[in-house]
Amino acid sequence: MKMSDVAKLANVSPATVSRVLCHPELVSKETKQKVMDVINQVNYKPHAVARQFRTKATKIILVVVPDITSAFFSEVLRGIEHVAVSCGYQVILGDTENNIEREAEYINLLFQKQADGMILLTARLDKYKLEELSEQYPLVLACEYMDGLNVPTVSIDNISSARKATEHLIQLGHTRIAHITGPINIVLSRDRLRGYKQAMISHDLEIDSAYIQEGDQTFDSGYNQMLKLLALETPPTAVFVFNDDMAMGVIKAVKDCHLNVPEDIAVVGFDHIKMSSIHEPNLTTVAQPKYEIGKKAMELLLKQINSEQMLKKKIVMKDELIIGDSCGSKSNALKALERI
Amino acid sequence: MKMSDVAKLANVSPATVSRVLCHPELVSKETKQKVMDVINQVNYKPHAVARQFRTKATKIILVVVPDITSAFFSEVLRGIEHVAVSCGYQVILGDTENNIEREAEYINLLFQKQADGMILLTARLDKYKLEELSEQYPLVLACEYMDGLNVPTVSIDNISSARKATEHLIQLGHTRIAHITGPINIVLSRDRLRGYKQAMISHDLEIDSAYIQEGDQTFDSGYNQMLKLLALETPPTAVFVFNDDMAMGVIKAVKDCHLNVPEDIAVVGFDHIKMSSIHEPNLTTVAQPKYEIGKKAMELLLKQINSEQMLKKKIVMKDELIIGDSCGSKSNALKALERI
DNA sequence: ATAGTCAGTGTAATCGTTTTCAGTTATTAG
DNA sequence: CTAATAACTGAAAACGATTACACTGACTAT
Repeated sequence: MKMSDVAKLANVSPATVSRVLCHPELVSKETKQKVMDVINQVNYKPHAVARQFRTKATKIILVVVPDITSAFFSEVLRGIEHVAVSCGYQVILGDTENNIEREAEYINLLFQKQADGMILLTARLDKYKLEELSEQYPLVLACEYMDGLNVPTVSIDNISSARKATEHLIQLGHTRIAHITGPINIVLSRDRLRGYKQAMISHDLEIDSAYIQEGDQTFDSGYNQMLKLLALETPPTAVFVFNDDMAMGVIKAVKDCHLNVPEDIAVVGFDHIKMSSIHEPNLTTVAQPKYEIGKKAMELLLKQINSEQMLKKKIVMKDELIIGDSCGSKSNALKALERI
Repeated sequence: MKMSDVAKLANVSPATVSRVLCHPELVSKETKQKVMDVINQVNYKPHAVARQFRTKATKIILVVVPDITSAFFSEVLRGIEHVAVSCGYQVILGDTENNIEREAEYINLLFQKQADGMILLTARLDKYKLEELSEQYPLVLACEYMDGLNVPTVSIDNISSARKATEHLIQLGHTRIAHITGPINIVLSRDRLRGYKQAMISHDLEIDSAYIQEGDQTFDSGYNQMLKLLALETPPTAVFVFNDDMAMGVIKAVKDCHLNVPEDIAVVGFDHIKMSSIHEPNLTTVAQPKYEIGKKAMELLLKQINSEQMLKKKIVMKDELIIGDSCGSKSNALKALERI
């Protein structure tokens, strides 16, 4: 059943049927009624691909995620999807499973005009390529970002967030503060490391390179790196961890060494995933407005697709340090420091 | 840059260019080389929508999920996506956010030929409609299912899994076993309830209706319903819970009442999400092969799309009872029972 | 009365591929 | 040498919608 069939049944031209569906204000009331009756009667649905072909707009956007099973990204994704659907867009999911090559594969969909735009929740690609891409197609980077990259981006200020998190530990009296980073090849990890260092330096605390360990975002890596830190001659009394998953691994390691959080070791995480407030002890963590980041990213993308003016190309969302039970009090800190 | 442009540059007809890309075996080696050179030189990418339009196949499938942020579904989704991409398909994500109307909206994409097939991870729709749909379009139901529905389905045997889980508690010596169900309007909840009842009856245990409470899949509902159970004059000593999220809520409630898991209350969850083995205590839970369910569902869908013969329309995957620390031992059970 | 405007409709071109059909040349068999 | 076959290529139609343009008739302003 196609448009011309409907047209015949309604005794009008295909153009009129099309107008009824796309520009109803151009059609007389009676004709509209006549056409709609036929449409309902035969249950006609316009052929999406034919329409896309003719109009050169797919009403599809592509979202590239490094890991769809992550509690963090799935929340961002939901924000994107929600806005997308409410604006008549569909979302193609591109899970790279943390694989750089698959990132490039998905970008092909843009070249092939399969999607009207793309949101990247991961950016391991070449900076120059990304900028070039952004000139050709609507593109938004969210969560991850790149230094000095001229591409619309929405994220939090990771450096300052990390600084705040570290300073929270410093204010509790800790001086031996370690940091377990994310994979150091992603900017996010480097920035959080930078924030950590800034906080340490500005409070005249020594940065012991043994106190900086690189993880890979997983619970297990948090666990393993924490065991390393605890094996040091002078172990830290506090750890700032790249994300909540790893932070939970850290706490597990502490417990397995017959130590306690927060009494012996204070832990700060990052992301504020749902689990962080269910976990015992509740994580002290930096909350990212995940859903809002997704929403904002989609809105930014829509502006580009509709070639509207953008006021700002870099949106910095507000974060918030959520105080849980994983850091304890000042006296905890002091006692812990005295022990060794 | 379109195919005809490439054709001109290579001094061949558009048909030949098309053949180079789609049926290279039909083209002479030299021509192929000549065309490929031009394609690479001008970086030509075929227009996906035009191709879809012409071939009547979008190479897109639609996955409808009730909640993308759920640890369970996102894992299934990954299984689907993995197979899909490796077979050249893209996945449109349809998050219904547990909203029945949105389920129907997504189905429209099939009518509009936006996708070649659909996998439903939720099935709240009318049974008759689903069967009708399944006759018209490639369709697979996964995880959720329906009694006597003639639609290809992949899932575990929820009744027997629930029975096994309950029997585990019975074998530990528990007799006062409660069950916190999922939303009772979904079959999954009803089936797990049925399995629970079967186990109780076949071991001559009384089913106290006060011991059956309905939750809504969330951590909080687990928490709240458990508080209710604990407030009973004769509270249960063991609870079988609809899913892991809720089970963690249950454990939180137990702790907040100054009781212990598993010493005072044994808890069994369902799904074996990642958190369940990180949680303290580790959850005893029924593991669903999430990734494999997704994989299998996609394979089943592909068979339909390619109109291959299917041996079985109902695939039942193997589950496994994972023993954690949330149920304790026989002596725990007996002591707990004696207390009241 | 005439020209101009406007609402409503139809005709036909168009989007970029794929594929059928027919045609050409080269090769082989008889 | 002829006919049949094979290997390759090109011309043109087709997929189903949207829209520019042209047209008609009704109405308005002069």
